[in-house]
Amino acid sequence: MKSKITLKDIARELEVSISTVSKALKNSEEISRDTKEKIQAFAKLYNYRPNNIAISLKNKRTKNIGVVIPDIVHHFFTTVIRGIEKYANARGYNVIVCSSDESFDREVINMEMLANGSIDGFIMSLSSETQQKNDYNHLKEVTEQGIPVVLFDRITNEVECDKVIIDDQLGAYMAAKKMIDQGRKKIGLITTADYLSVSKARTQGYRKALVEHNLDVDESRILKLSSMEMDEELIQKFFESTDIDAVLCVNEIFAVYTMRLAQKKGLRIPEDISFIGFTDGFLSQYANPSLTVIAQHGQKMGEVSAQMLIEKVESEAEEETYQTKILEPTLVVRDSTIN
Amino acid sequence: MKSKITLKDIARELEVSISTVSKALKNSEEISRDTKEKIQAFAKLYNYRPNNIAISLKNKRTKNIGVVIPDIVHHFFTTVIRGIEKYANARGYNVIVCSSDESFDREVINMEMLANGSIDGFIMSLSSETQQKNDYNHLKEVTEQGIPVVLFDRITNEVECDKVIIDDQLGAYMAAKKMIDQGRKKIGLITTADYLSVSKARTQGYRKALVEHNLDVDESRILKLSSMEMDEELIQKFFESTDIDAVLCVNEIFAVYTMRLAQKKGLRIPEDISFIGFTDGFLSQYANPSLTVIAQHGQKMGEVSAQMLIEKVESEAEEETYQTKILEPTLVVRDSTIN
DNA sequence: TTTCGCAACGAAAACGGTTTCGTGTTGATA
DNA sequence: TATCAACACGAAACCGTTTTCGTTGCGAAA
Repeated sequence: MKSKITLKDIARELEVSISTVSKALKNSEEISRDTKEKIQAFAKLYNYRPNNIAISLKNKRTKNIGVVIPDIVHHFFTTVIRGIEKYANARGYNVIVCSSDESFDREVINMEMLANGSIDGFIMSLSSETQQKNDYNHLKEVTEQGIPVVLFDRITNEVECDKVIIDDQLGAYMAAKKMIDQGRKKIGLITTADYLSVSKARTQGYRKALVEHNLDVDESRILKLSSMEMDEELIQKFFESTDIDAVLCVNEIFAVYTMRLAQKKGLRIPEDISFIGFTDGFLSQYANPSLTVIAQHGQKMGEVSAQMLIEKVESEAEEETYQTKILEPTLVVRDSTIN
Repeated sequence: MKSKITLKDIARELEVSISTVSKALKNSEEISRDTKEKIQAFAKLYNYRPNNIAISLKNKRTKNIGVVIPDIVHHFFTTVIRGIEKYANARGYNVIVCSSDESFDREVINMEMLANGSIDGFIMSLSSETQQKNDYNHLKEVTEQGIPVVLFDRITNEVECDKVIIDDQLGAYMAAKKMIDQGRKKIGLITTADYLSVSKARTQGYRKALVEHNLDVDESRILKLSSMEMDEELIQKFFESTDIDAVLCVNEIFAVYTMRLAQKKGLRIPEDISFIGFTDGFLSQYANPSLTVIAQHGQKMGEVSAQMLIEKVESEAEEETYQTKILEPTLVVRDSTIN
């Protein structure tokens, strides 16, 4: 077991000082050709690599990005991580991933763990519990310490920082309009509680589309499920108690699940009823019929977030200007709607 | 912007030495009650937290685990990460995630980035390119430096380290046996190239089950797709050219996709043809019909991996004993097979 | 011969902690 | 009164770098 070699080791072995070694390896002008060559050769031979931790301590830069998300087993979030990772790695940054598991406490704990020097900045999406409690002191504390934060997707106006979202309202509007244009008049919505920023925006888009097209919004056609869990019975009931010819769902699981229910009732998709969901994941692609969705472009979102964060991290300026980037959603038409 | 407070700050403010502050905050017996209380109160007031980097440098322990996986947008791997994270966080460790994107080079680069002090150990699953090249020098170098490694799922015998897998052969055997027991005699297999350790083992299990039940293995019923990508045409051809009444797939995407093809051909599932896949993910649960699968217990695998790694990291002993843990797969029966 | 400048290198501080090993002060003991 | 332990604290080394600021030695200029 050959342990890692340090500057000190090289210095001792070559009978020079540590500073000389350090400078030689950086090709400093201060050091003579001979000495540099000797040191560089030795370092190469023994495969010297500077210790990241020591460098971090010295520069007060870790080259680590902390990512805190509600759930890692979730297609949208993993695509965001992929985007973050892609951009960050190319810039020499590593990504530390923590999942809050939709819990406020775990979100706070994770941030505290990372905020004590482990990372240069945060990229995060709020847990549902946090959005429900509406308590953002952990975020404020971090930003007050000068640690940059980028919020994506599930954001809040309560904290000043950079933000990246898609235009959720527009997405829902596009979806609803698509169905209206195809002659649907009784459009249902399956969503989650309103405290989730994205669900709220999507509901607004849905309402807007209906109103603009002179359809009245029948509240009985809106089903609010708590959190992201499936409540089979509720959906079943909703589906039987109301008369609809199209359904917009705020995620793909709701959509795929409800499609199955519809099929069991003997309804043909998309002839009798059409479906549109959010999130362009595996489920939508491989569902039967495949699901028309509003794509949220998770990877792009991750890349943009990482870019904004790294810019802040690397900028010396103490500017207190924050921006919110709004990405355009896209309608991906598949077989759950008429073509 | 209130910057982080350090021991030195406290010492200066309270006119004691840094050592006294350090000891007081650790509740050392050496320090008098009065002084301790004063220091602790002050630290609490200013919300002092020790700097992780400084501690890492001192103890040569980062409390970070490096996870290198082939793909992060993949249900199985994300469940493994969830397991790792759960166990690791409970023990005060953070998880740095890097995806190799199935590329040998990226795997090497990621490991080199992390191996210079950023992490205490690796948990990883080999990229397909690495398994194909059969080159494991980057792993060997790391282990020779005394950095513990745990391999999971996609492993190799070429490197000595702890390993965690499920019994893939048994899983495939169970699946094939299930279909045989239900009277199926013409069982197909859709898999990937053999250089992937898991596919190889699953193919063996499939063969074993057939042979043991006096069915001959018809090679034309085995379809090998390159990598994890879907080749629509190939599946279509395969499906039309061979006569089968059951299909075993090495992942859920292959299975769900092929199910759709079967349905388009007018076959009823599971009456005419039955399906079993690997990986108990969303796709299997929400497919129509829902897919019977061999569950790989990703989360458990992650927890076990993390446990093994952390034990190695925290054990002083230089024992060179490595173990391979083999988890039992489970058959999850759903609607794509007869009950 | 003295002085100056420059090339080439080393000493030391700093990053923020932990820890070992003093050291000065006290009160009790012989 | 001299001795000694116990107590309470501080100095300094150390982890592995980077970087500033000397400090040499030498050749050239005066």
